[in-house]
Amino acid sequence: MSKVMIISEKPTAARKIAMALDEQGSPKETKKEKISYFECYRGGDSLVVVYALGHLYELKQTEKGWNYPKMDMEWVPKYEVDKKATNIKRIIQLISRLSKEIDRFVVATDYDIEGSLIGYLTLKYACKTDPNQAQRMLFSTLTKVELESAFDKVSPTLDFPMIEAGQVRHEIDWLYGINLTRALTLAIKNVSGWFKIVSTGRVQGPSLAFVAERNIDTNLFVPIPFWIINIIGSHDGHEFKIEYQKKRVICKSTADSIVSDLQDKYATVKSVRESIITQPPPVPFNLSGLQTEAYRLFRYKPSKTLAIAQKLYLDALISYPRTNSQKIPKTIDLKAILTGLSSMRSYKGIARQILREELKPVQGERDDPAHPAIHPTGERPTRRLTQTERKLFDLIVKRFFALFGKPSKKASMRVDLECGGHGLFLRGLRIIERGWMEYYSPYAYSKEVIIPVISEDAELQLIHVSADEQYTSPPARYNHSSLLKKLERENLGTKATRSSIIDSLKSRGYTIGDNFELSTLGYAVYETLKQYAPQVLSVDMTRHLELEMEAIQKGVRTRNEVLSKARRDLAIILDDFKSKEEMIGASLINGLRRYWREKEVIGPCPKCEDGTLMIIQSPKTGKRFIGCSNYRDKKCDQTFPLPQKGRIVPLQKECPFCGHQMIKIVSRRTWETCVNWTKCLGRAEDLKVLDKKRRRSGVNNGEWSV
DNA sequence: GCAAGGTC
Repeated sequence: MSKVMIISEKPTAARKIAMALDEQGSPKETKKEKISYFECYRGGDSLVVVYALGHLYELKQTEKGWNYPKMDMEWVPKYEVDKKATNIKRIIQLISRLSKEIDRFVVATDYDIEGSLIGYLTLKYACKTDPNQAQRMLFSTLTKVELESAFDKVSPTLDFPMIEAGQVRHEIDWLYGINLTRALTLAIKNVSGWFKIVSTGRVQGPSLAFVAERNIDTNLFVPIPFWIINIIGSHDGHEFKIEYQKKRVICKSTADSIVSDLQDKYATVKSVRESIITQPPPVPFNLSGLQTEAYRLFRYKPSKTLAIAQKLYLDALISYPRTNSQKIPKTIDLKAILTGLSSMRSYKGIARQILREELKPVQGERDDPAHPAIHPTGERPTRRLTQTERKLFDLIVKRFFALFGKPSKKASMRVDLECGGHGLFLRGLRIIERGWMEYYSPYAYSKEVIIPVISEDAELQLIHVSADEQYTSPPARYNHSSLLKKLERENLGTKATRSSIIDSLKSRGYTIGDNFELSTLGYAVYETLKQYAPQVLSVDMTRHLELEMEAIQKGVRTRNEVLSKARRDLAIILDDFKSKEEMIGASLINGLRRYWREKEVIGPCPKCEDGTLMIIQSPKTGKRFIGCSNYRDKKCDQTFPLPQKGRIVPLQKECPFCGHQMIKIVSRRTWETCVNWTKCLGRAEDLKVLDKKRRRSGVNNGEWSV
């Protein structure tokens, strides 16, 4: 009997592998302090299934010093770099201890570049065994059949070209990211003494460039006027909107003559066409589907949706959320889930209705080797869910219900009219059968547009006709969701990293607000990189890296060749950068200064009217408050107090009680107030209640001072 | 103090 260690990438996979391979289908799980491993028996061998938690090791510079260039790095346990990664420390210690009595090592991480690298590094550094002696399980789904065959027909060696490609990906990203970030950061520090991290990288760079270029397009945009013809028609005592054949008329005189041609005339119905549109139910949620829908309905960022879903998963309310699948496999006990849901008051009705029929959920296209689509488990919440958790849970349940619905049916009607040589039309939409929309309520949307019953050759009176002047609008700025889609299209980053990389643009201060308006700092960073390191702003860097990785996997190029070339190219950039540090530093500092200034602006001063309210730090006490920009010239003494903790965001609205500027304070709790809260009658009442509560609970995170 | 990539 030999002892075999199987290394998987994550806990859920390890459990499935152990279940599939154990002859009895009941592996023994040994658990201690939230981490575990599995033991099973197969063909006379004893198997130990352990798991990593994604990457256990990461790159770290070999030399000392926070400067650049730094061209040499090594793999170190993640907890050495990130002190909070204590679970990773325990995992490495566990694998290390268990590997001492092992005769044969089998890597069973995800069969992709990162997975192969995770397996390799774990063997080399945690098991301290020779990766050349290890074997590889190859599988694309975690089904019992496939896992058994992957183990019984195990590949005799690791896929070294794949591992090499993975290493190169890490190394190149590290080299460019770390060195260029330090070059930018130190240009500011060496010129001004200020320390502000100014980061960039293979994905951050192009992301900034997308936002910057869109911003420049927006600023250069010249609005062009056009006219829209508004027509109200009347038929049988009903009034309704009629559309002109052309959406936009580009010339005022034409628009005016159309109006005079139509005003108070009668239009003749030329044709009435009706068609039936059937819409099948929506497909099951995978993670990105859930994220898109939660953004559409609740404006939750993808990272927030994932965090909430993760919690619901840990509470056993929903299935594993990090899935790509849009399929509900047959193995899932739909009846049990629906029965479980029917015990909850708000889901009782629909769940019972669905249970009365044959359970055939709609399936989507996309699949995932390890997990089904996101669905409720039918369990009841054992604690009180927060409002956001409730909303997401409800969305997941309702979408699950919708899968069992019938297609919806809508009647679309188009009526074409003619009047004085002009074509006009009206369109209506009527829901005939709600179908699945009944189950997905209130999340399904469909606007009904009711138009009167009109027969051909009928005449409609045009009782109101006017031409409205409008202007073409600039290209829309990115928001979180459109920028995410852009990165997806360009194949930049991965589904796990894109969202947080987008967030970093904001947290670094490159963009302002939810609509990714470029800050002066973002502009300065973009311009600097464009001049001195244009590679890192371009998607070509990723395209090039992809090609190099492919070449390594085909065996036509070596990791060393790729790496030395990258080092040589980078050295030239960094050399140039350093020689122009003063100039680069000066322009970044200029952008940073202006960014800080614009961040401090609250709004116009209500007292002197030509000053600006700013957030000011008292040099004596170090406390912050709002003051007028004319204070320095002793022209205005307007001040308002501020809480000392939390981020201050000026809002685009005025206090309904006193008319002062409203602000939002974002700390552990987000709340809104007007700057005049001490004197504002409406606000003062709210805040007294808040203050009492706070004192009672003994928390003092909202210290106020003037 | 920094990247991008896994995963909790």
